[in-house]
Amino acid sequence: MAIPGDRDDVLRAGELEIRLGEGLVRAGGGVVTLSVREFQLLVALVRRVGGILRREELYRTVWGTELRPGDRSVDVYVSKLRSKLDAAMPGQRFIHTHPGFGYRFQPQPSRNLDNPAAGRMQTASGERL
Amino acid sequence: MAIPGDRDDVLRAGELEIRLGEGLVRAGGGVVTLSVREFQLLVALVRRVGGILRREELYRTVWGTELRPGDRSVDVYVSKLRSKLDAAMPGQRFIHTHPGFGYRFQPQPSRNLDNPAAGRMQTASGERL
DNA sequence: CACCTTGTTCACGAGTCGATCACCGCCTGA
DNA sequence: TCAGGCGGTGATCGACTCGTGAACAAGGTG
Repeated sequence: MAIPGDRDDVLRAGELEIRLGEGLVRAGGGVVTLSVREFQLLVALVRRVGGILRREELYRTVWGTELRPGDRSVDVYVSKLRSKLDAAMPGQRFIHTHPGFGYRFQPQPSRNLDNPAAGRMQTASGERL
Repeated sequence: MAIPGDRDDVLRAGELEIRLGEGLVRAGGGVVTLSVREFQLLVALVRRVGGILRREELYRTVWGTELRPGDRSVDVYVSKLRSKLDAAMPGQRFIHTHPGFGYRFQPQPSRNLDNPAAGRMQTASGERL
């Protein structure tokens, strides 16, 4: 039973809803406006929730060519994505860096964000799998 | 969800009321006078409230033929529509542009302008206030 | 025919995107 | 503690996308 409008191609991850056909991302009631590249990158990441993707792989998937040494495009777009996702859902962390390996997408169950006593939210150096 | 007395050929979105049979649009007490194309375009957009429609899709729906490369008709009519809607309801934003993807119709919920701490409201990244 | 409305196309300016560079901070190992 | 590798991100710039006023054509009306 197909819902009118063949847009069953919807990815969900945490409170994120990604409509592949439309290029639309909703997050907790709001709409996140992404550029084409940002959207493609997000999709590539979400399709492997929980898994680590190497930059070469991401680049090949999104850009369609081989990543050349020294090309920081992936990093830059990950940064942009993070920025927009954080604007939409402050405090939530979606994209995790694995130094030397790549990136991993994983929505976190909302943690205690407002805990002034434990003020050190520096880096997630404590965050290991 | 047809309320008795309501013909289901009436679309509503926010404070807009679109009577399909009559080609009539009411907004906030007044009547918005649209040309045929403008009306069809509005209907096409409203029928997918919250979703992004690509230009090709809009053109196919409204014009009935395939959009040719370089044809800016959709943009022009979106502009005209915006202009008339804004004249009818100043400040309200209905049609949102998603660069690289298309247009999205969504009436703004209400005007809680300055409430940055409101967590996850409509204030996602791209959504202007 | 003169006039008005509508739809189409053109053209220009403004704004956005994408690729790249540059600089900075963190981490690690010696 | 210092140096080097790695990653985050602001800045820049060319190319492209959009917004929109205006010109033009077609059709309707008196």
